[in-house]
Amino acid sequence: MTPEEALVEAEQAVAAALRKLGWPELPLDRSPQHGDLAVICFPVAKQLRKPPEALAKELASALVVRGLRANALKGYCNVALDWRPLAPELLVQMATGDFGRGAPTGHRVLIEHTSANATGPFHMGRARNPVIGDTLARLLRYNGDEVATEYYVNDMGRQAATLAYGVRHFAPGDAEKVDHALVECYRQANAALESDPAAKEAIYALMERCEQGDTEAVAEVAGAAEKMLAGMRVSLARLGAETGAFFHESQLVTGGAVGKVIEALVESSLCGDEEGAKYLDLTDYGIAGRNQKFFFTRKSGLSLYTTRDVAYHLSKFSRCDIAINVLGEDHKLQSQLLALALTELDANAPDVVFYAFVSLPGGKMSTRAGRVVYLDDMLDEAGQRALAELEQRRPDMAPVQREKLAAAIGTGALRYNILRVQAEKGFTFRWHDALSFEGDAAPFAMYSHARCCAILRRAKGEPGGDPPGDRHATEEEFLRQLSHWPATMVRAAGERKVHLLPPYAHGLARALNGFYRDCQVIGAPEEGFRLALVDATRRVLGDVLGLLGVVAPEEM
RNA sequence: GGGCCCGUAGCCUAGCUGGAAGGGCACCGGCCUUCUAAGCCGGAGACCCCGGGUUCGAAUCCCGGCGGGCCCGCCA
Repeated sequence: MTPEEALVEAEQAVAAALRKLGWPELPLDRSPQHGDLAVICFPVAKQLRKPPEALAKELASALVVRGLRANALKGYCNVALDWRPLAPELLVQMATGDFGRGAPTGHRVLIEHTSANATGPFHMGRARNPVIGDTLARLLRYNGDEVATEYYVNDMGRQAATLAYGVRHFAPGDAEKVDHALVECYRQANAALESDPAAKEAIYALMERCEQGDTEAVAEVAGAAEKMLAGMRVSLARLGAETGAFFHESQLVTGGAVGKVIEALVESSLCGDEEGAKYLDLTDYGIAGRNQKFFFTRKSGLSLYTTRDVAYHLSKFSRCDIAINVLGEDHKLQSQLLALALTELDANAPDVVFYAFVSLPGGKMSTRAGRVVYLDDMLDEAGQRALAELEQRRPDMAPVQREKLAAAIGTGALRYNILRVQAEKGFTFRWHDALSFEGDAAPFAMYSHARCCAILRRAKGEPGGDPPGDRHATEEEFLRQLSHWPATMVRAAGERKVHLLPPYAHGLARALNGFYRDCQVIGAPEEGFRLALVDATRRVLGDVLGLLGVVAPEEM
């Protein structure tokens, strides 16, 4: 019997007991504070003219008679499963390595994430995107979906043209990494754009040539973007969050896809015209005030960013069943309009995971004001602090191994800290919090994984064997935690809430550490059983860390 | 001005399809002669932004405020 089946059985027993008592049905809490199931006795108190506490007690007695472990507490009747008969099957399942992993769903999912404009190195504000996107991709893949990831490269439009102009006319900075060097070109071009009319004209001319599909202009702009992107990709690779494919905006224009979108949209009954500029009239779609006109061409007839985005999504849906975009909250309106336009073309609309911005204690991050924390610097700093820790704790470790581990710990800590906060909640970046290596942080889960490995490495016996008759209380809590993994994963994947993962890792690591304290494994009479428990934890913890994009080390 | 999101201990954060306020940092006290102390145990700390409403019951749902973020271009 599985824990789920045992729970269903317990629920049936509760229902039977209620019938026998002559009470109406009562609400249940399936993730209660105590035990595995709680019956909430408040609703019938008035009807039965008894305080909830007394009702809970009465019900508990009735359940105990039926052979369940039930306890009345403050108007709740808590029921705990007997994990003894459940443990062997659960451990066998977990030993297969597929515990929690979903069966293939047959869904082709395309996740677009990051897609940062190639204007400079990633800063911490932008870093939220690849981390969430990458973990979402790993999670859905684990869930059984067929997942591809894509980075939409913006090589059309003003910013891209500005960079190209900068690369052509200004000298890069002397930073070693190409994106950090090239951002200097972009800064100067931006300044020129504001102060020098000739520069402005050149940049806009370049942009327009691109939009017309001029291959030479496109090549120049795309080439500049590509150079910048090379540096940015190094950062993503370091983060362990590089996308599978890069889709260039320019190919939508040169390949004719945008033209087709414009033709189709013009046919819409909602299409309006303002001095030659075409728009969709969205008055009836509940869009607020001024945004009711969704322009898809300029009066010159050329496309706009949003038009190209429509074309991009049409392309996406020719390759997938479900498209998911990871976007900053500043794209909310834009995304809504895109969805409406796609609906107007009888196409699917993407699902979107929005995340709020990361700010600094002084306010927003601003490249121009020089108030930024670069991802690369953050990664360096995190790695260095981890290395300092390791040098102190593990002087015995080979330096090469130490450095590799330190980098993994630094990156892991960063990813974990980003992931543990709900996407839609903004947060303020603080070095101290971001580099925390204690408590609810990646190193704790990593360390717990390493502990499992250490025990398994040192043990002479094999995992397995019958569970002992008496189970330590912490062992039970441990089994309970372990058994919740599949449901946690399914919920996180279904609701696309990656922030549900870190608390699970933390809870499991805590359960392991409690067990570690109370239960000697090696040399104990129940060694085989306990080794199986430890091995199962090693696997599950390893899986969760894998989804978070955090290395699960064998020693630490 | 309008739209969307957020508001939980000194700080960060979970819980938000209503049911017992979780965790972490920082703070105080204890634990390295047994499998790694990035750990464990104990303590203290919360008008769940404010005001109403619905309900046996509201951090959670509804209405109205306040505070913060984001957005409102024939830019991207």
